[in-house]
Amino acid sequence: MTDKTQGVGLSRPATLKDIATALKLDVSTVSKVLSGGGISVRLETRKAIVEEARRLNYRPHAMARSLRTRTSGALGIMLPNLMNPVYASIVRGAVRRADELGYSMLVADVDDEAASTSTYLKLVSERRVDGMIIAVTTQSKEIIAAIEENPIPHVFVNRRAQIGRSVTVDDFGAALLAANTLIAGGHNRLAFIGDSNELDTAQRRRAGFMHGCKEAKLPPFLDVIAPYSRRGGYDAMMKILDLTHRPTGIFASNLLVGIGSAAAAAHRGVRVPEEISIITMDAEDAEYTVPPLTAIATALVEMGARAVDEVDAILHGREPKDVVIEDPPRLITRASVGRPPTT
Amino acid sequence: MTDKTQGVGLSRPATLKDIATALKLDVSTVSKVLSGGGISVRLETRKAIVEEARRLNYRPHAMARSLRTRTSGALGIMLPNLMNPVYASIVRGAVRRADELGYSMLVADVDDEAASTSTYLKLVSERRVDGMIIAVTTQSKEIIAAIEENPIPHVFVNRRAQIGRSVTVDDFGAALLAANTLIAGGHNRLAFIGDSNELDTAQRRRAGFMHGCKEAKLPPFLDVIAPYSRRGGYDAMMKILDLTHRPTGIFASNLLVGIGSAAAAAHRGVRVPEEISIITMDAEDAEYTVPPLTAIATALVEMGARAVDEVDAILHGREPKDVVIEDPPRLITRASVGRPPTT
DNA sequence: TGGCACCAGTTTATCGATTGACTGGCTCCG
DNA sequence: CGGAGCCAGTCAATCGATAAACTGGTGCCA
Repeated sequence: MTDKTQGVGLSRPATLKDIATALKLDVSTVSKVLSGGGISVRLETRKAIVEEARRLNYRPHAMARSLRTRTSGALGIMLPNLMNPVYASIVRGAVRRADELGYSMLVADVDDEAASTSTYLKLVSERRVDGMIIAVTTQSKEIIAAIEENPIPHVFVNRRAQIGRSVTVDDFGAALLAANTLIAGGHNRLAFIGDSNELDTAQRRRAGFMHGCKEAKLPPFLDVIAPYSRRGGYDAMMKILDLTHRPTGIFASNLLVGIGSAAAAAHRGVRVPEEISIITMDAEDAEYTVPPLTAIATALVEMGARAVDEVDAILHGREPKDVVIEDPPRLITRASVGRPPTT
Repeated sequence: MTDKTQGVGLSRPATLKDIATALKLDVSTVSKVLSGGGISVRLETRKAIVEEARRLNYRPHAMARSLRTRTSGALGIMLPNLMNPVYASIVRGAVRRADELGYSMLVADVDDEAASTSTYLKLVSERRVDGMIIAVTTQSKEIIAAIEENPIPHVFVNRRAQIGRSVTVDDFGAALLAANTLIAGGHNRLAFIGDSNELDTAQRRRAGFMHGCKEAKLPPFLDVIAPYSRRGGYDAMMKILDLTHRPTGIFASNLLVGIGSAAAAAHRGVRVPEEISIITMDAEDAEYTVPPLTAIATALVEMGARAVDEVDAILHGREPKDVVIEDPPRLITRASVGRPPTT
């Protein structure tokens, strides 16, 4: 067992006391120089402290500081499934922005309400985090109650908050753009594939799509309710393809659903876009489908980052607000939307 | 500002002191009952303490406990990119197992060496974590040095460790199975698409594939070096399809590469598996490609979980070991492998 | 020359939980 | 009857950092 040293001459992480002792000063002086604001300490002394701190490779003990300051320097994020690329993107944005702002990020992958609630309670009541970012699917009474009883700065992301603030993208606008893109392509028999309206993103997308159809005075679109998953999209598309009088333009209102529906069309031998057009959302992964999917890109990574910004704002006493990412939804034209077939 | 209460009658989280005062006991007694082992306290007193703790909804202050016990109850995981489904799977496994074992998990998404090193140093020297799980791509001298100078229990995951332990899957075996599957299908002109041998997973897969070819006394396969990304796979496949004398069986040795190469074939109008067969790895997402890709499934989620187990083992003083997930690679037969074309 | 301000730090209490040492009273045994 | 041992807790120190209150000396101004 060799004696591993950090910095110079110590076999354990340096503390304020080590610095203080070395310089024959008081720990409080050292503390003030190293973290506290500008109190009266001679420049010379200051320099010596800073120098010694570097020499000993001093790092404040996060837990000790936490205990005293009653802040942990960490945020928490809860989401239902990291393997869903939509959440993975959000988390990535959040984790990276947290790092930029100097926070550590605690991640919890929780898929049911009970787990969400107990995770929230654990993180918050053990005071491991200063703020929470919540991206769980459903806002059950249970979790809302947990938040109300143990309130800390929090933000819902990709969900409208029933309690507190939220960061979302313009789902309505994105869906509207999808509808308009299809309509501009000459389609007038449209279908929407999306999750049930219990999911608020689905609800907003559905509304946006409906709005587009109404504006163009199109007949009511076909509304297929399907879970936001590959399988959900696959099954929904199969159902649509079974119809004798098929719609010609499909809005798969979620990336996974888009991937699933493209797969369904291909497996059925239905050519996209010759026989049916598909437009999806959240584009990044949709470039390598067959055919590459035309998509409405929303700023998922940015959304995660902004959620962290908002929690940070609350923590700094700034007025939090509901934010809808300004970055408007963008159309990424690829190969899955064409003219409707002429029959 | 309404007076939010947790538990009964307090406007702030309860502490040991609150319980002690309420029962006219000493905090140390309360502490011993609630967390310390079996010291001598009357059953009656014990019950009263436990009861009062529940009534006040007591939760130990994680930071205070940390400070005293010199353990944080948290682990850290570093990985290069959460949006890569391979890492997302690993992280999910890790996060969930950590939760089961009572740890919190700090996640850092870091893509270069400098960021990895500074993240490692931050987490470890501020003593935020008791152990680290490292899934970064390259084991640079820089990060190795950082670990050596600030050693804490750690495990490399999906990487052979140059220092300390590692948790991997049987990459060699997986690649061998891929080769054998292609060979059994009647293919004898094979190609391997994989990252450079600097990535140790790529190296093991390449070796496994080579072994399979040698055993079958096949001529050397075509070795296409491509980054483990969708684009990498796409470009590599395009190159292969440009060849006048094409291989007939392709092993895309990573999920992303598989998705990219299937897309390339489709976009070129090359039929899979009629004209060319593709087999890939890490199957979950590959079901909804066109065609659905035959794949070798490895236990990525399990790998993440096992990494946590190993760190936990080290923390409990058990002997750590290098683990290769026992769950052998499994062949998932879908539609992308067929007989070679008869020309 | 009295008094105030300021400089450059120090003293002391504190955050909440844990742990080893200790104590007052009782029992029990030889 | 005296000491050992145990029972049921208490006491006090400690983890490392922070912050409010304080101090002893000097400078300055009226």
